[in-house]
Amino acid sequence: MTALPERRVSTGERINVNEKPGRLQAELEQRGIRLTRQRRVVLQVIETAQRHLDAATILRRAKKLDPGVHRVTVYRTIDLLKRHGLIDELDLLHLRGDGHYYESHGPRDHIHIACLRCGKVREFESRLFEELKEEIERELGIKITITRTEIGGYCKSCRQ
Amino acid sequence: MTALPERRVSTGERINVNEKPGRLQAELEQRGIRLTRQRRVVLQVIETAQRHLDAATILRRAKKLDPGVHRVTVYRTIDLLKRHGLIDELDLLHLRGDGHYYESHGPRDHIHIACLRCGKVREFESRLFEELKEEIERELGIKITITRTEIGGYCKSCRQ
DNA sequence: ATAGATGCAAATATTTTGCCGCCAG
DNA sequence: CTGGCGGCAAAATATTTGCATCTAT
Repeated sequence: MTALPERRVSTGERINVNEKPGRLQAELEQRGIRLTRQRRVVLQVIETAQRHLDAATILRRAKKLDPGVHRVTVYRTIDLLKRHGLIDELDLLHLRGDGHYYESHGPRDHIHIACLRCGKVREFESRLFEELKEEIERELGIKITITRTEIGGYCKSCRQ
Repeated sequence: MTALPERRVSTGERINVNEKPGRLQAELEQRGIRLTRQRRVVLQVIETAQRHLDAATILRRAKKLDPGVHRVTVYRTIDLLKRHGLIDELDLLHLRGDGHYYESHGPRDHIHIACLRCGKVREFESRLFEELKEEIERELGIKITITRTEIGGYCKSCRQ
């Protein structure tokens, strides 16, 4: 039989288990990318977030730390991090609008599960998901580099 | 042990296996929703598409069938279909920009797998994915109603 | 007849670009 | 010093809304 699936469930807001502080900054440094005052601030905001942030929220928080951070710089930094595979982009099924949400890409893939009523987003890791990815690589002859899984439904409290 | 996984792979452009012609229209009729000339055209475009269409493409094709269809009507019809769970909304990992893509929601969930280089999108069904959903429902006590899984990687030909 | 749809124009939301002066390395 | 970066304004893209008019049922 299959071994017991490894699971980790985070309830409510995003729990930032994967983050060593300064990880994003270290990654960029290592790649020889220039670290400006503004970039450090944006990285810090993303790393310390307890939930998934959109660009506007990242900007607001960054400005609180350093009023000189410009909206365009936030977008450009997000783009930089995406290009380097250091953050993931989510839509959370457009529950909160048409924008995008970001989270620093931890060591393991996870699935996002949102309640369509209360909007709570939970994260879930599963051995089955890893097996599914392996199956896809095998069957389609593809090398997977990104995954984005968003699931919507109604949580226990919202069905009562 | 588990039975052999059922699989269906569609290569290249979207293969429209699930569609009985007029299914969307029949579904709306059954729900007592008014069927206007414009709506019929938009429904037909979505149903007969061989690939995932964005709003602009739906509009272009609808206008070819009936020049009187307005962009706003396309958006409103998409919204209607989404609210009734008759179509799914995808981003295809933003490979083609920040817009959304639509496909009529067939009887079974499937996974979208896009090549990050050539942009080809394939669809994949798997028993493992069904098991994963069951696991999530069991573990998180949630009733799943929507899923969106988008996977990116490099296909065989693009790695050569 | 009438609730609900459409068309149009304008608003909104989100993200991107061109250009120029500035600063991290 | 200098090439990449940030600020600013403006453009581009994508979608939504208010309102008057029309139409499917």
